Amino acid sequence: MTSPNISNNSSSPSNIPEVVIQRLPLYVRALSQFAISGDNVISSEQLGRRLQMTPAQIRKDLSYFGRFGKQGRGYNVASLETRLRTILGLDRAWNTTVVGMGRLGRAVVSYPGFAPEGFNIVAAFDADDDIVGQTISGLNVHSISDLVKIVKEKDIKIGIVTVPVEHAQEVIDALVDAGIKSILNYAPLSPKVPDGVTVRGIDPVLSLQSMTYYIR
Amino acid sequence: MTSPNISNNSSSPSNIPEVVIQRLPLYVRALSQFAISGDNVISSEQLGRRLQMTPAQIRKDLSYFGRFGKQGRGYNVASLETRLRTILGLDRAWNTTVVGMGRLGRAVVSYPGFAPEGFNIVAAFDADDDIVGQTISGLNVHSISDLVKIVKEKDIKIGIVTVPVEHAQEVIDALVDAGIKSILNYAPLSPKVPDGVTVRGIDPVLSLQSMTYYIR
DNA sequence: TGGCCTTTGTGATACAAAGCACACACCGCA
DNA sequence: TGCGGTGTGTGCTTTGTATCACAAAGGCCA
Repeated sequence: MTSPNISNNSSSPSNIPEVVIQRLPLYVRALSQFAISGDNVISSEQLGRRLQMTPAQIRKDLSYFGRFGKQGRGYNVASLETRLRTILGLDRAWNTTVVGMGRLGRAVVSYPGFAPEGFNIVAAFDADDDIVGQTISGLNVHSISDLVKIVKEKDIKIGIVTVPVEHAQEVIDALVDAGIKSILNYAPLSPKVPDGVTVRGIDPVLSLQSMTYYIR
Repeated sequence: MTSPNISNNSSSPSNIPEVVIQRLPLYVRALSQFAISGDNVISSEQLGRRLQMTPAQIRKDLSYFGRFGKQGRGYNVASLETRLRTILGLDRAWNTTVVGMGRLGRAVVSYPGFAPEGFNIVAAFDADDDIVGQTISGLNVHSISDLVKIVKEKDIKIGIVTVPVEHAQEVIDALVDAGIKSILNYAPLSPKVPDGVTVRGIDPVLSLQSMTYYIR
């Protein structure tokens, strides 16, 4: 494993290092910012300054996927962004579901940052009968027993887990059984998933707990 | 940099790899779970199974800090947890502040997961005069112009940034100027911070964007 | 007490990622 | 059309991290 909270059990579609894949979205984001500020061409050095990394690393990373730049000039901002989006599968929208409609789940479904990036939350689930049936942020909350049916119906490929830690593994198992391939896990555990399923953890407490080491 | 969204500009208090420090909170968490289930002694193999990592890595990590186990037996759960907490600086509470009282900031201050781990949010800030003066989750919202004063007054060492991306760098600069040493950044950028300040980013969209690569 | 079983702690090794440095490509201009 | 300046792409080196594998330590029981 490369880093805590991150695991990729994918039977890797290639031999490209996972760290590299994780940096690509950073490049995409920076490129779209540069595009907005009207830059047409950019060098690895400028990108590196923006992202706090070395130009060499950026060039190396990109070279895994092809030759996108022009010597003596740099990269075309718009076309590099497009190429990277295609590589990452961001040239399309993804249906997503949130399981666990407690405080955290509500915050997630009402977070306005997912949809503009093509991650559409199209279903919500909860185990609690008092919550099932409610409409939250325009989503009808379903019972977890309907998970498989609705995931298939709506062609959902990404699951976001916001249930209490004691139910997280079983919910993740259910998502995997339903055919979900990518899971964003907010629960504080390192879940077991089969090969071919990718999990990323979001865990602010872990981040805080490792930073305190450096305060002195 | 080891992984996106993570940077440590600390003039390292030692030569212990950053990845190792990031795994220690995982061990602490697992140990406290084992303690709750009544286990007194645990082997690196059991810990590894729980955390989805190899026993050798756990032993290596721990060996950076001392000899905590007994051959043929394993580790004493309670005492290893205590030792690791001390190493990480988790044997005390930390005053923390949240800057940016929009939707996300409100979710953060009302999240019940920080206090039990010793991270007490003792102040909230916002730039908007309509929000300054309000009380949110029991916190009086201050103007950002009072940042330095209140950070000193309340001995705050950790800052959580939940402002819109276009103000994030300036807010982070202000936190650094105020003496903050650790920053948890929810804004989608890679901020610049001086040596001695640690930043961790929380960015669910980045996580999603790198997972889509593996869906096929 | 001695012998067997278990599991640690750690050098040595293998693997992975980052950075260097330069040949080569391309641009612009005279 | 040739030359100077710039910045890519990449083989090679360095640095960093994970894993292996085994000697030594401790527990337990006959």
